[in-house]
Amino acid sequence: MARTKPVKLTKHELELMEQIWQLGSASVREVCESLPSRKQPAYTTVQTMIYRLEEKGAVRRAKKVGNAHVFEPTITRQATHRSLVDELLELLGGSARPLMAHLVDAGKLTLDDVREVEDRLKQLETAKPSTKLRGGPR
Amino acid sequence: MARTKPVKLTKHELELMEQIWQLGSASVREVCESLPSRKQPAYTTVQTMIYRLEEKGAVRRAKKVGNAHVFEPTITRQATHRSLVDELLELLGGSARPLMAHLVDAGKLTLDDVREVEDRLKQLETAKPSTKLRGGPR
DNA sequence: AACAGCCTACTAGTATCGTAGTAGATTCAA
DNA sequence: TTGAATCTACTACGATACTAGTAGGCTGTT
Repeated sequence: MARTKPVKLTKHELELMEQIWQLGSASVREVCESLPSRKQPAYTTVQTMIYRLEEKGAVRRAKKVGNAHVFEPTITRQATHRSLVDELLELLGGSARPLMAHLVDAGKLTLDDVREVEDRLKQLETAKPSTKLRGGPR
Repeated sequence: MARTKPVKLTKHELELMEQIWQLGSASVREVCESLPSRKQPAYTTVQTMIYRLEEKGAVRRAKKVGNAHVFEPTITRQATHRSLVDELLELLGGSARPLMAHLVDAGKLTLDDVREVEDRLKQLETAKPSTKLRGGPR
């Protein structure tokens, strides 16, 4: 499988990507305007960051409207979020348990959440006991 | 409550902290030598990073042995890991569900893990329904 | 056609990070 | 006491990130 090395994004870059994912595709101006006004940097700042996203291979120029470029994502939110999780997991020592514990302590996990996950896991394990083949310990 | 603003550490700094936590307290040399040999940078590199950890308020000089400073953590692994989790959660939109989903997809969560968490949650909710007071939504 | 406005491409300053070297102080063993 | 080893404190450099400014090209309206 063509496992493309995950693009490494910063917090701010991620925020821009979030907008672009939301919009499907967007010009610099559109991204600018979609940002919550508290964190709305100068137009050219956003421009620079989008250019960098382009260099990193996170977006590409899809077309032009007028003389403005319209950018579209070349990476999915899914994959990006997933590699964030993977990275954190690595930092925490590779095990999900402490992570879960933190979530619980932070009050971020409800019983409902957990039951949902449990159901999902049960499904996976019965339907497809080969779960280990995907993304198991590396 | 004296909620100290969480210290922001980089990946490498975190690795050093991990060693210092492990050792309880340590000199530059000790940290150096505790690092897995693959990622053992120059002594002065480690020194510089520890100085930076000091500036950031993550460690302090506890005592001297010979003419060498011995550093000790001023932040706990717990709190540090927790703020990492909080940060990720924020990046993912604040909800733990997608995070859990990723863990499941990555095969990082077993049914046992989940059941453990579930038990823990049940305990919390019955014993102390005021969970929301601690670390709820911000 | 001419101008205002928008957009691009480039440049740049400041901060942080990873990396490491050097000079000089300290210490310890012979 | 003196020399080697060790350690500190300082300096430095390249990369990346965040921020934004400027010059000049395109465009759409009058």
